[in-house]
Amino acid sequence: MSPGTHAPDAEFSPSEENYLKVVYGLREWDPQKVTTGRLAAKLAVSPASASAMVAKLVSRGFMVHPPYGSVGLTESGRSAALKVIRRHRLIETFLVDQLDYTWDEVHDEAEILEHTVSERFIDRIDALLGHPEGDPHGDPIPTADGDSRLPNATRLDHAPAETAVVVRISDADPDVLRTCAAKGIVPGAALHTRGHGLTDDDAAAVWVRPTTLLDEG
Amino acid sequence: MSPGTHAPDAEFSPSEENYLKVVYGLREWDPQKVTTGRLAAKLAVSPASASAMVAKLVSRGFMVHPPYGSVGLTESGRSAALKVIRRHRLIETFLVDQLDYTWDEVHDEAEILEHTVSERFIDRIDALLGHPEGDPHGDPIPTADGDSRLPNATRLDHAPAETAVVVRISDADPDVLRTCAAKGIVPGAALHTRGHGLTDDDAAAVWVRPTTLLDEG
DNA sequence: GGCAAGATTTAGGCATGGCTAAAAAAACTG
DNA sequence: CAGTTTTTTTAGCCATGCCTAAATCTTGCC
Repeated sequence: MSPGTHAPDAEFSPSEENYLKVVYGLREWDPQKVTTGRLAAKLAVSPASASAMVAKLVSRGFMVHPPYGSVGLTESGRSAALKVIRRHRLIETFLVDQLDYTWDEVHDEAEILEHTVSERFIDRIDALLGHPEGDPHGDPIPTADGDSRLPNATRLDHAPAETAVVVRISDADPDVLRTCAAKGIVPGAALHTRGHGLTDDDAAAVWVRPTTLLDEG
Repeated sequence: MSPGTHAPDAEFSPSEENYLKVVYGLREWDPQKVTTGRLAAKLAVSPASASAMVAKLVSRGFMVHPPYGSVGLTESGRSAALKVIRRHRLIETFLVDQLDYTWDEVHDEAEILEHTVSERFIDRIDALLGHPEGDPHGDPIPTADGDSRLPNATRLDHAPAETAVVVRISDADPDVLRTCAAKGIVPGAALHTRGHGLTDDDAAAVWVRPTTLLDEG
């Protein structure tokens, strides 16, 4: 972005924040090795660009990257990523709760605002919403002090049979969001791991976690 | 800014929007010629940078710049500037009304968000606030279709004696904002043009408009 | 009219964050 | 273990938006 467009108290450029967020996300959602190539694909940049940015964040102490190994986050990198994710999820919750966005509309807006709002803004939103624990997609909102509140999510098509689970859907693809919604599969819904009526493709985009982890709080 | 940080539906970069906004603002607040040098001072950039950006916006049909004359806006430039100002003032109003910002805290945040929120966001905020006509600084909020709702503001120290006026204070300087607030001079307050108890310096930063123009609506 | 002051442009750079194409290095695989 | 494939880096380049320093041009005043 143009310098001066992101939050005044920002420690990272929007680009840097996206790399941190995506590394965190890939390690959460996906057991495969996080290569710079996969980062590049996820961020829609060239491998060379991803490689350069990872090198920069490694040199500043936020990432680790063993030669030909998986890109990872240091403690400070993880904490920075969680801050971005917290902003993203609070903003999404705010858009749905206060501004009547539908939950498939929030992603693009949050993707931008997560880099441009101040700490104060986020704190006020958090208070206004009553310190919510989850966002409209069923994802937990990290706390201000860096607790991830992370559940053990698994893909619906990989979950053990006949388990009671709670739905969580990646917010990246509005089409999947709508297909699922049409079948009553919405974030937070209870579900059994068989007989949900989704195609294999769609089921692969739906993630679930055991009901016991977050849903009695 | 980094590309990709501003609103997805944006026609202008944040920088470009700031130039448009400042040209509009200088022509509104200040009778002097708008030179690239004064633009540069206002935007805290070098004259060379301002000159280059003005040339770019002239070439794209949003500004006019007669040689050694005053920089001005074309119809489309004016309309673009009003959109930015509308976003700025709605965001400020939102921050004060909904997020409990004090009116001297809103400027920096609005200065960034005005370039990063979508049309949808602004429309929803506008509705949430009940389509307000003025912002917390006493400035009118342009309508979505480009009506400026502009009052005839004058500097307090230049206003005719003993006139009933309504206060309007530039949001650029928090110190002035606080000095004035301490004396009961806040945006929208009624005031007479004598006996207000401000120093000449502070009075020069306070602008007023006749009570009849906007305040019975 | 001449000249200083102000306004503007030119020239040459810098940083960020992208790009392509090609080289190099490591890791699988038969 | 040798070859193929994948991963990563290098080299050279582009655009934006900013910088300084040095012209150059116009205006306005005496």
